[in-house]
Amino acid sequence: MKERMDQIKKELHAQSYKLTPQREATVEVLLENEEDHLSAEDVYLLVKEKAPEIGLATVYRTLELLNELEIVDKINFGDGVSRYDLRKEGADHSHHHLVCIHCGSVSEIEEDLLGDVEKKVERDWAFKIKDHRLTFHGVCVNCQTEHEASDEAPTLKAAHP
Amino acid sequence: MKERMDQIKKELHAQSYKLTPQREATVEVLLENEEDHLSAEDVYLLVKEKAPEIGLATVYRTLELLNELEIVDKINFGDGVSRYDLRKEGADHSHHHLVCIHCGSVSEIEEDLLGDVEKKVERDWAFKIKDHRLTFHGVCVNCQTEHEASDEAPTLKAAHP
DNA sequence: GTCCTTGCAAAAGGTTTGCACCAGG
DNA sequence: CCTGGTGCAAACCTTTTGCAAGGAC
Repeated sequence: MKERMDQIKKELHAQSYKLTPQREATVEVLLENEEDHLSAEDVYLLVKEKAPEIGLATVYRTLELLNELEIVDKINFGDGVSRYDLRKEGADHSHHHLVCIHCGSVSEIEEDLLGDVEKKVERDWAFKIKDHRLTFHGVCVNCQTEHEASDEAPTLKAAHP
Repeated sequence: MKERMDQIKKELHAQSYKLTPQREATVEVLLENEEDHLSAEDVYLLVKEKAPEIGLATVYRTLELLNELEIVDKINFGDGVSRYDLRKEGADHSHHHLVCIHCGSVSEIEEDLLGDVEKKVERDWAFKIKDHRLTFHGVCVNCQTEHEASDEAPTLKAAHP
């Protein structure tokens, strides 16, 4: 985790940005909640615990910066908020997601499943792919067994009714 | 196009919804701009030409209704607005998209490229897939040749700066 | 009459921006 | 100093909602 922070610090410096305390706290939160697909507001609340004086706007500005540097991916599951997902070390593309339509939980697929598909698209559609977004909507293991389950602890804050 | 409208009318009636003039005008607009990934505002402006008295709220309500009935897919390319994409006749899933990061154009892939991938996900992650969202971000044919091209006529209204 | 649907306006989020201020080279 | 970064509040935009009125059966 420490190494990751150093690496991010370098990437910032390489573009002549500073790793200010606010930015550091934000990155820490992202590192500590790597699996959680936090919204800007979520990040803000968590960062406030480390740096109570931080403003929401700074969090937005930091997340946007990290997104531009391709350190995080801004993703959208159609529930009205943007979520920010730290890229895996060295990954050159966004990973995939499984969104449960019952409990709202989101899990990740780190394995790249699109190698062949991307080759085909580049060949047949003459499109130069830089990145992708792949999300499956369906029913997670838990909700498949507990057929009526909707009282899970969802990773996603609130599935809109 | 006429048949499609009748089919949609039936689907509405099947759920005891009416095809009011406002709803019909909205569906017409979607049919006439099937390739265009319109936002609610876009749809509103176009519908106003046919039915000037319509309100924006009605357009939103109609689009939401059509989305629930799986007649349109609500999609999001990360530019801050939802776009509405008519499903192909009989399709049981959302089709794929190619978004050009230069000119903002969006084109569609109707062929389902995810058959094998979905099998693998259902098997290895025990996730019951109901639908998917797949979008590639990259450079379209036009922008690959005209290297500096950004003055294309974009299908997507405005790529946020 | 009853229920569905609509238009308008207001409200409700989420996100961005303007501006004064602060800190480090 | 000068610049980049920050906090606060206001502004902005998209989307949703409350409510009275209109229409079909």
